Amino acid sequence: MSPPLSPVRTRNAAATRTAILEAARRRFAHEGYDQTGLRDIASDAGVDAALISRYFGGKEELFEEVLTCGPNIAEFLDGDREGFGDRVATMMAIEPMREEKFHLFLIMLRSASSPKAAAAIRRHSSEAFYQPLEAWLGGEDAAVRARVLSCLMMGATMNRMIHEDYLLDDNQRRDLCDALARTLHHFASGDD
Amino acid sequence: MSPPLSPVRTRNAAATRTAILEAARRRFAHEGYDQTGLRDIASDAGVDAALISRYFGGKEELFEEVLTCGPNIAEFLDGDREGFGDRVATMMAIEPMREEKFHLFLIMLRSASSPKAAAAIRRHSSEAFYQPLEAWLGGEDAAVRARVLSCLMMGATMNRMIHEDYLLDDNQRRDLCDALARTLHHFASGDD
DNA sequence: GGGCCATGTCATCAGTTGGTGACTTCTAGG
DNA sequence: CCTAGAAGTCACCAACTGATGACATGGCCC
Repeated sequence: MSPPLSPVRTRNAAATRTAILEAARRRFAHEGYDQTGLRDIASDAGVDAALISRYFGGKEELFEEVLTCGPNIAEFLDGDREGFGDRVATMMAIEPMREEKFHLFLIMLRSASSPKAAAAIRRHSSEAFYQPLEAWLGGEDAAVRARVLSCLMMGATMNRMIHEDYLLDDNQRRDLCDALARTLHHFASGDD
Repeated sequence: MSPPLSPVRTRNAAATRTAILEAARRRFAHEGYDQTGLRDIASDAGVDAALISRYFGGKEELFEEVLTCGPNIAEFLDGDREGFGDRVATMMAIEPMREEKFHLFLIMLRSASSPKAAAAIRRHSSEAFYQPLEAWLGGEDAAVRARVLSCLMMGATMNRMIHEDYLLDDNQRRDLCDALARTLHHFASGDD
């Protein structure tokens, strides 16, 4: 009779693919590779679990695809270089965790221990993390500075994964943010 | 006839317990909570898998026991305070990963994403990591400095878990070690 | 030496996981 | 309208996991 109010999903391979991909990204980021079941992803995407194997081949290939087609370190690099330290430190220590921005970190940290996912993470961390970061940093010691920045950002995210609030009160979190900001700025700007 | 050359394990509850505990610590550190099976631990310990449930109650309780009775952050704190930065940076970036020293970090990093293990890790990270570290640091901003140090050490260990060599050549690793050492020293000594 | 309890062994369970192939249903093109 | 193939559904498998209870065996105390 009347056209459907909400667009019922018509058979659409492309839409189904991206629905699976987005559901998988969220699950992998929230729970890691091991803890995420194909059935969980399928249920989130409103799709039969068998379709995942059909569309992507298997769980490992799906994970690879999630890494490949997702956002990379660039999320943290846009904006002026001078403000990098403050911006990132605030995101890390003060603001509520912005999911989209942190998906890459969370997926890597939560899945790095799974042997099935480790190879993909290693490759992706090099291509979509260190290479763009080093290019953005510039200078001959860019590789080393990138490693220190990476330690700080990964460590901060890891700490936040374990203790959402770092076990600190508001004043201490501001101090932590300042300390992180200064250190990040130091290695981002590269003036020794 | 002749007495056994190697001491066959006689029935000995205490020895069996510690054998299980040590095998479990190694497995949890190497592969994380999820990837470690009770049968793997039992096989490493030369013990029937059913004994684990009998001795510890279950996998979660075993994990808890491994965290509780194991080494803590103190491994990194012994030695003079002035040399802390160099010592830890060298361990992190140069020396081959010393298993015993890193067990606590590895277990935490590799198991933090498992919901069954997360609660134990959260508790243990607070009691056996931050509290001793803050006490060792001293001063009113000890809590904040402890968080920065923790970010650096956890991030460095995480990076090393993903890329054993940080994707750096020897010179760059020395530079990375220097940068880490200076930063660690800065926050360990607390002079601003 | 005999009995008893701690210690160790075994078979097996129920639940979950990733994956597969046969089947149905929708839709586009003729 | 009708068919061919894409898209989606379903039942099911084999492997593995943590866990349990029945059973065997060793060593210690009386």
